[in-house]
Amino acid sequence: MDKLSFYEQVYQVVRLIPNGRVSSYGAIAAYLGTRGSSRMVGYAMNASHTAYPKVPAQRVVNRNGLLSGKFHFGSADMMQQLLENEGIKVVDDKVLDFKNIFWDPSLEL
DNA sequence: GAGGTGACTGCGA
DNA sequence: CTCGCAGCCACCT
Repeated sequence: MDKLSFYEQVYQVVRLIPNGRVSSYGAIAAYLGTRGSSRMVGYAMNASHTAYPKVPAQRVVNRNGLLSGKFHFGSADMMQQLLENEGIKVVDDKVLDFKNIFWDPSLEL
């Protein structure tokens, strides 16, 4: 915890997301205790490309289920393709049945 | 050491 | 229903 940087904490939680499920920045932020700082989670994801093993950031979307960070995957369609590959239906950059496949760390963990 | 940035969220009009 | 504003905290330069 203290030894691990905030980024690493986020990475670990994101990597714990089950296949076919998605989570939100606010949920992860709340789990880490920084509920009011959901931005930090998104910021951590921004640096996720520097983390290894690579983090399934595609499973992390905003509270609306919108692929807010799709543009950071290199290609705007990359994130959607990855999600569909996991069995998640994505339309108009939004996750279908988002609340149904939503995975809350503070709830599941 | 200080300042700026950002893959968000919630509330108000 | 849709649009806009302010708060938040760790990392980078």
